[in-house]
Amino acid sequence: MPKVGMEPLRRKALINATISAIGERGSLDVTMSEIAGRAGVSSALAHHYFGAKDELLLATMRHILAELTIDMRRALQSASTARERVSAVVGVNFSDIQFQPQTIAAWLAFYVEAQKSSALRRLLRVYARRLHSNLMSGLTGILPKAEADRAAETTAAMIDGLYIRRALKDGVPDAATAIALVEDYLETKLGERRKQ
Amino acid sequence: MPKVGMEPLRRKALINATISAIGERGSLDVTMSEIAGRAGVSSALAHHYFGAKDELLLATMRHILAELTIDMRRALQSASTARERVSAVVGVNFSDIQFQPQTIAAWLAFYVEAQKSSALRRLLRVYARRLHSNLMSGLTGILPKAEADRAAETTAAMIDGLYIRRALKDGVPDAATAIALVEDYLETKLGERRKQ
DNA sequence: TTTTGTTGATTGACCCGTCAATAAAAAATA
DNA sequence: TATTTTTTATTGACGGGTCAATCAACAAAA
Repeated sequence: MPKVGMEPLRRKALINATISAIGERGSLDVTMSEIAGRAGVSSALAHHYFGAKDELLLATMRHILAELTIDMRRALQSASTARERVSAVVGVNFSDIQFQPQTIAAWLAFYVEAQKSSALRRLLRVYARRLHSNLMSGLTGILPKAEADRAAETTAAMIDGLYIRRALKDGVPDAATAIALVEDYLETKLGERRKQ
Repeated sequence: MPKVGMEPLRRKALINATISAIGERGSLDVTMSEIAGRAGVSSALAHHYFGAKDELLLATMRHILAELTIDMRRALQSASTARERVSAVVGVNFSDIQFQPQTIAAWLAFYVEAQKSSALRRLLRVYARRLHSNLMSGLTGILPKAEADRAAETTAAMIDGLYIRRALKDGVPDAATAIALVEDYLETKLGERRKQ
């Protein structure tokens, strides 16, 4: 019973289905049929709206990044000091919405796929740059430029590392522990500076 | 022209071919035919020696881990102080042999696959535990147990994070920079303690 | 009657794993 | 030593299965 205006609904449903399918399987090896099935439509419809599978995956990644960007903006706005900005950025990456097995598995899978797909690689590069600059927006107020750069790089690496470890759920830190580890680093790094 | 005693040679060639194929493609989506082709044999022979594809992949991962274990042991033996032990462990992970695009791509791909394969997950867990205990063998001499544990966890996360960032070769730290970042963390963390 | 939504069926490609067949070396036998 | 037999090495050629993508066809709204 075709009703008009289904396109945006179907697109969203398909993207969500893609995330959950990837999250459950733990890789991008999910069939169009399975994704479509989860979204309650036929695989033909998925092709109708997204063309090829690559584009659906790309749209999904874009969606995840967009969500993260929104959360990030919100978190940064409610931070007043430089130090708070840093914590805000870290916090967002381990927030309930972002630090879920599903989302993380998808992240990891996309990271791997990025080695094949240049389009995906571009997307992740944008994210990486944005993360870096968001971290810098706080760190530059506390450390000299060069050191802030290094601290941002280190923090970003820690976040990625904690993500990957979470994906393997191997004695894995939960969100709170993960935050504590990063904050611990930041405290020793920034505290040290503050005393000088 | 069958010569006897080919089995070990073929096995090794196939494993090396697997690493390079995965490394180039950037994922485990490599066909048995391609692997076999790189090793200069037919796909049937690969099946003959390894059975199913899973087992070849598993054997490959086991091989990578074995190499790393050997390097690790060697590095630890030539370290005398606790502090040196920590640096030795870090250094091995970013040594020329380990920190190569090929090997890293394979690592990453296996990490992802581990979410599907419990056998692979077990292997990675062994590695993770060993890394942790190797780090602890140095850190316990410097920090109290609880803090050493946290520092080991953080260091391990940083290593993983730097690996994943390297895989995307995105303004990526080279080995020297990667080591510098980890050492920087360790210095602030341990230096702080030493002054007290 | 044109646009929008939707699907079942099909095609074409790809790939894992098997198997029968071949051939050289090694071992056993005469 | 000469021969047969067994073991080891190796492959081409499928079979069967999966899956992305297409298409023709149908249904409801505009």
